[in-house]
This record gives sequence, structure tokens and C-alpha cells, in this order.
Amino acid sequence: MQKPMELIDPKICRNTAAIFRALGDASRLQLLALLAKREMCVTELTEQLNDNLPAISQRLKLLRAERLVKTRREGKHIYYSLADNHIALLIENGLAHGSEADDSVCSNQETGET
Amino acid sequence: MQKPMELIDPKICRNTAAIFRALGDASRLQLLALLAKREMCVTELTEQLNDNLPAISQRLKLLRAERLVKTRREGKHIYYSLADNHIALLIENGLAHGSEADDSVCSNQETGET
DNA sequence: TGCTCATTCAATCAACCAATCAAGTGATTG
DNA sequence: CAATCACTTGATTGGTTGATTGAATGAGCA
Repeated sequence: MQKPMELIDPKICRNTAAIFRALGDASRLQLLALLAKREMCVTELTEQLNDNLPAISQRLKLLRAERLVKTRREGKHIYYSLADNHIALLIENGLAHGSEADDSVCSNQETGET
Repeated sequence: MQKPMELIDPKICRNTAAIFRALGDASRLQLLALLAKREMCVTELTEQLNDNLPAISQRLKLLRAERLVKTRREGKHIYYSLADNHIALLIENGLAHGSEADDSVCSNQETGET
């Protein structure tokens, strides 16, 4: 056996993996990309994403648990935004890579454009 | 309803999410971090990570399917390495964020250190 | 204070995921 | 060409995850 190499601290590893896992879903990613532009409340997100409200609330709950988004209450509305700029960078970075990746991974080729 | 905002192309979104999902596991992340240093064959990875061989092979299969790693055969050995530098950057970036994150997320505090 | 709107929470269920083990493949060596 | 080494594959199985529904909460307004 070769000399053992330095491994990453397991705690950090789990932490980081949790962040990546939270980013690892198309619906959540779309949601985050929207929040990267500006803060929004659940209702507006629901309309923008054309999805049902509890589902989005559920996703936001998960993202909040992983501290990827933060909230701000204003009267009746609760506004969501990205927790910090680091996250925005990570998303941007990932999307850049995801864009240039080949399309042979996806079997369906709907454009989704209006 | 406010004016609809530009959503990300669903195909790109799924693609990116798939990459993040592949990164979203502590074992795989540790594996990738090791490969970020230098290419290695399965046997060596098994020793370095102190895990069983089929498990690691299985993880590599998944990572290969998502094109995060690439292989190079040399005689009996198959050497694995990161698919491209973009991936290395993404991992580095994520780990940086994962390191500075608080530890209250994890409920168990085993160190896992030998 | 009671009503309503915006949103969250809790529980259930289906789908997906990853670990494991045994068997298979493909390249080198005698 | 048969054996061995290095690794992959396939099937199973237990554990996680996410969607859904309906009830609950909390702020503002009459």
C-alpha cells in the first residue's frame, strides 16, 4: 500500500455533501436561480414556477434547513432570498458546467420555451 | 401576477442538478477530493479510503455516468481522474463553503478520525 | 375579538438510491 | 490456452427522499 493521503475532515465532507445534495434537484435549482435574481415570497414563486404552493413551501423548508436561503417577514408576506453570495456563485458555477455538458444524458428533448 | 421571469432551460437545469446530486454524498465527495490530487486506480482508492472495493467501484460507475470522472486503462489497471478542471473547481468551491458553515446541522459529533 | 389571507407543519405513501454479495469480463502471464 | 489479477456488473434489500393532503399558525383588518 502506498502512503496514505490526507483525507478531508468527515464533518466538513458531510456538510458540503448536504449542500450539494440540496442543490441536486431540478425544481430546487430552478427555485434558487429565481431567488438569485431577487427576493420573492412563496406566492410569487408559485406563480413564476407554475407549481403548487405547498410543494414549493416544502422545498423552501429544506433549503432553509441547509441554510441556502434566508427569510424576511414583511407584514403578511415572507420574502425568501439566497443566504449568501457564495451560494449564488456555486449555482452559477454549476449551471455553467451543466450548460456546456453534452445532451446525450437527457432522453427527452422538450425545450420548455414559451 | 407579476410579469413572468426568465426560467432556466429545464434541460440545463436537470443536467446541472444531476451533477450536484452526484456531488451530494460524503463518500463520493471524499473520493473525488482524492482524485483531485492525482489519478488513482480502484485498488489504491480502496486502500486510501479504507472501504471495500465493489462499493468504490459502484460509486465510480455513478460518477462516470455523470461524467465527473474519466478513466484510462494501462495494462491491468484502470486509472481514474476528474473529468475536467471545472469539476475540481466546483468541489473546491463547495468545500470552502462547507468548511465555514456552522456545525449545528449535524446532530452526531463523531470525529471519524483514526 | 373573530375572520381571512399567507404560509407552515405533520403524516402518509410511492419512488428512488446506495450498500452488499456473488458472478462475470477482459487483460496479462506462464 | 488456462489461470490469475483487477475490476465491473446485476440483483436484492433497507433506508431516504419528495409529493400530497389537510390541519394549524400568525399577521393584519373589520
